Amino acid sequence: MQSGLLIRRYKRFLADVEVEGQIKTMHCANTGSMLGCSDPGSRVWFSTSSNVKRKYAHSLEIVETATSHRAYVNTLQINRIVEEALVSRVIDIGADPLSDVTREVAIPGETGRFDFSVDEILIEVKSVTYEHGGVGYFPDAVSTRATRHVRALQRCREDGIRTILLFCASHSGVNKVMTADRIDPVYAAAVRDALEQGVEVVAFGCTVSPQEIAVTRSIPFAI
DNA sequence: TCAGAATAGCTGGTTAAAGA
DNA sequence: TCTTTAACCAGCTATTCTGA
Repeated sequence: MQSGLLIRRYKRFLADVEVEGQIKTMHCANTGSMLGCSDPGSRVWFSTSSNVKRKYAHSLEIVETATSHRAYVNTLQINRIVEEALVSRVIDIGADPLSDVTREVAIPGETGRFDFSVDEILIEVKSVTYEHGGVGYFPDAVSTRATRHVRALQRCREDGIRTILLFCASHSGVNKVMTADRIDPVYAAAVRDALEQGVEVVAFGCTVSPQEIAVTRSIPFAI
């Protein structure tokens, strides 16, 4: 990875980064608001793709926050990191260790997809990058889609399917995860309802550096 | 069977249209 | 006139489909 200084993030998918005196426009694979992770002047790290079909060869990967922590903001890669952790059992959900991990499984009876199915357990992964006081909050903006996912997990649970909402705190300063009630009270209420109906909610923390991004530990989740 | 093309999904800001 | 709702858009990846 190379590093630079974030000039601005705009149009949701794009970011301008100053690298050795030049401004490079790169893809930012994070459709969230990136609250606290998109401050102009922040030190960032980016990767370079060999895919010649891409309009922008570089992808924004890591942002150094105002609290000197690092947040991994490439949400497209988060699921890959989680998959590695599931396979290596760093994330141990009690599933059959020999079972296959299936990505992007259709939500039974409706449109949309869950991130993983492992041993008939449905898992939806949410990336947590907004940190305050050591607590990671999700979501960082009102998200009707995230709420829909939680409700879908709850419906599947009511149908007898084991379901897990998995928060992956891709921010080195996060030691605990909570729902952001003040940002999206509807989502927070949906998570509380889902918990009461038996949806499991777990959280995991990551090591974030330009050399390695990996799920390393279980951390508490609190309502 | 393989390669290439097409499509779905991700998310929230913006804009246009519809309804109160 | 104001509020709400729906459609569209952005770039990329994974999956599915089609044709050779």
